[in-house]
This record gives sequence, structure tokens and C-alpha cells, in this order.
Amino acid sequence: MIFRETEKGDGFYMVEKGTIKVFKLSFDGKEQILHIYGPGNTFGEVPVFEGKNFPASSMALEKSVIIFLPREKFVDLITRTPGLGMNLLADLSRRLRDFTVQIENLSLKEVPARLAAYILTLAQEQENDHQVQLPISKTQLSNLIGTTPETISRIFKKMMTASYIDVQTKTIFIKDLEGLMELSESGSIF
Amino acid sequence: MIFRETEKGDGFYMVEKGTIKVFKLSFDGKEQILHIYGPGNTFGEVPVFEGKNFPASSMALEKSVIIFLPREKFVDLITRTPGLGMNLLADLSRRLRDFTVQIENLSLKEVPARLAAYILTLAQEQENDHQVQLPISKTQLSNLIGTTPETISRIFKKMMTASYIDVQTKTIFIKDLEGLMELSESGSIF
DNA sequence: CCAGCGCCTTGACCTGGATCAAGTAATCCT
DNA sequence: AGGATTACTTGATCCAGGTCAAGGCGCTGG
Repeated sequence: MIFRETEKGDGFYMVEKGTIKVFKLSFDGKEQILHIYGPGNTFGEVPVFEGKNFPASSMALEKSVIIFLPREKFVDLITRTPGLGMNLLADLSRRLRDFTVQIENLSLKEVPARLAAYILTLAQEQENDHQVQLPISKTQLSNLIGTTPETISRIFKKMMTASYIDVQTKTIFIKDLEGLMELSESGSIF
Repeated sequence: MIFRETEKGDGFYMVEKGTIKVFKLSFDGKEQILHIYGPGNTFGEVPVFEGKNFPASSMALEKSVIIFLPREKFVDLITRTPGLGMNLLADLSRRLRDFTVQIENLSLKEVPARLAAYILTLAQEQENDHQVQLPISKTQLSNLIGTTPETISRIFKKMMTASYIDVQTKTIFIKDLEGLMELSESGSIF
């Protein structure tokens, strides 16, 4: 556990090695992942700029190395380096955009479309249209796209029988990229 | 209509008078409101900092006056005024926080809890624990909390028979603040 | 002041996906 | 390697809330 929602944040973090998730928990223990970060990504900066507590919790998904950057020196640095501010504004803006996509997915798309969209995101990130690696377990994946492991399992099965993909443990073979793209925005074509 | 998703943004906007919504549409026409802005609020700045297109669309909910601020002059201003950058970072951070709350609501709470949470937000904004005014129509409210007008209507009715509130057109009388707070985080106590 | 048009409400029905339960496959640890 | 723990799959059931359809209410403009 790296930090918990409601804790006071006096600096932010950078992933040196490994994978971490930022997430919210409901009172009855359900989890929604907001973001997954890998090497080079920073996270937990909202309280640094806004001066309040963390809006979510953070936990490593595997053995990881995290660097902590204390708030004070950092604020100094920004005020002395105007260009840095613009980069940070761009970074936060990108995250706002990501969140609008996540809200759209959760609210306007059904589970098959969300899963298809996630696979396509992986294909882009990994620059491979034929085969992608799941960077997280299927249980974590279900927490990321807002569903349950059971449903993930069933939709993967449907996608396989409909020849969109093939799934082997953590490897997904994309057999119908066009079909997946259609599915990711127009909903279920099952 | 003020701007549309995918359009290029070359500046941002400020509400002088009226109410505007920022929202996403699904391919089959369903709408999810991301934010509602009133006098004094700025919106549409993501493309200014990030340099891409608008992540969502924007439309006035009533006769409104909107000020447009062009990108170029603004970027000049930031780079010359370091303190301004920090304020903007704080503003964007606050919005990131708002989005995490919205994702939490959509994903982890049921409709009665979301509606209760919205009423409590209004009570805070309007600084009145006994009576709040709905600033938007119930149809728009359903688009904001991710449901339908029918469901809104039914839940309001349930909340009335359970003596949480009384609803008269656009005025909501809060009869059990405690109960609403409980409902807003622990789910249905119907 | 009343006609007409949105907005809202109510009822009946249906379905996506959650939940519960019971296996089976991976992976970890000694 | 092998036992144990965790992750995944599959089936059966259930329900929140969406959809469709049919009024009722209230605000607007003439």
C-alpha cells in the first residue's frame, strides 16, 4: 500500500520499476481502478497542487520500486521554471481527458464494448495489432473496466466463439481488428 | 451549442451569465453530463494546454452569455506570470478530484445513493440544510447522474414515502439529513 | 385565459450483468 | 516436485434499472 484515500499528501510519487494501481473502494468493498501506472509515470500529485488529501488509494500490483518526491522543493522548482508549469498543465489535461473517456465508458457503454476498447488501447500501447499482453490479472481487469471476473470470463468466451480474438492466459490474439473497433463503440454485436 | 467533441479548441470559455453543460454522447444518442458550469466558471481549457481537440461537447441549458478567451495571449500570460500557473494547476487538480468522485458514483453506487449524494452537494453549495433548489430540469439531472427520467421520478417518490425529502417541482425539502447522508454512501435502505 | 407542447409521472415488461456456488487451472512456496 | 493458495471458469438464479407506452401537469405564447 502506497497511500490511502483521505490521507494527507505531502509530495508525489514516481514508478521506478513495477506496476501500481490507483483506485477507489466502496463501503462494501467493491473496487474501481482509476489508473494503472508503470515505469516513468508519476502519480498522487493532486494533493500537491490542491493542498488537500488524496482522492483515492494506491497500491502496488507486484514487487515495485517507487520514488517519493517531497512537495516543498517541487513547488520551488515550478515557480522558478515557467516552462515546467506548462508541461504539468499538459499532463493534468491529458488525465482529465482520460477520465472523460472512463466516464463515457462506464456510463454509456456496455461491458463488451468496454472490454473491446481496452484491448484496442493495449494494441496501441504495445504497437501490435495482432497480439497483446495483459499487463494485469483478469480480476484486476474487471476492477478496471467496472465489472466482475465472472463477466470478464463470459465475454472473453463470447468474443472467442465469435472469432474476434483468442485468449491464452495473459496473451490475446486479435483475429478481427475491424470487428473489435466496431464493437468498442457501437455496443454488442453478439 | 458552444463546441463539439472532436473540434479543435483554440481558446477557452467563461460563463458570464446562465448555465452550460459539458457532456458526452453515445453513438445511440444517450447523454452523460460531465459538468455543469455557472457564472464565473471557466471550461474547455483541456485543448489549450494539451493541444488537441475537445474531449466532450458543450451546450447552454438556458439563454446565457459566454466569454471566449483566445489561446495565444493566454499562453503568453502564463509563461510571464509564474503564480498564475500554480492557480491553474490547483484548478485542474480540483477537477481531477471531481472526476474521481463521479467515477466512484457511477461505478460503485446505485442510483438512490447517487441521487442522495447530489442533493447533499446542492445543500452544501446553497448552504442550506433544509431546502435546496434544483438548478436544472429532472431530465438533465438524469443525464448528470447516469440514469433515466423515469428512474429519477421513481426514486424521488420512494425518498418521499420514506420521509427523506419532499419534492415540489424544483424545490426539495430535506426532512432527514442524517438519513440522506447514510443513503449516499451505504446504498439503498429502502 | 386557454390551447398546445414539453416535461414529468406511472405502470408493465424485459434484460444485462451481479451474485452465489462449485469446480478447474495457475502459480507460489518450501 | 507437490501441496496449498490464489486466479479463473462455468452454471443457475435474481434483481436494479432500462425501455416502451400511455396519461397528467404546468408553463408559454397568442
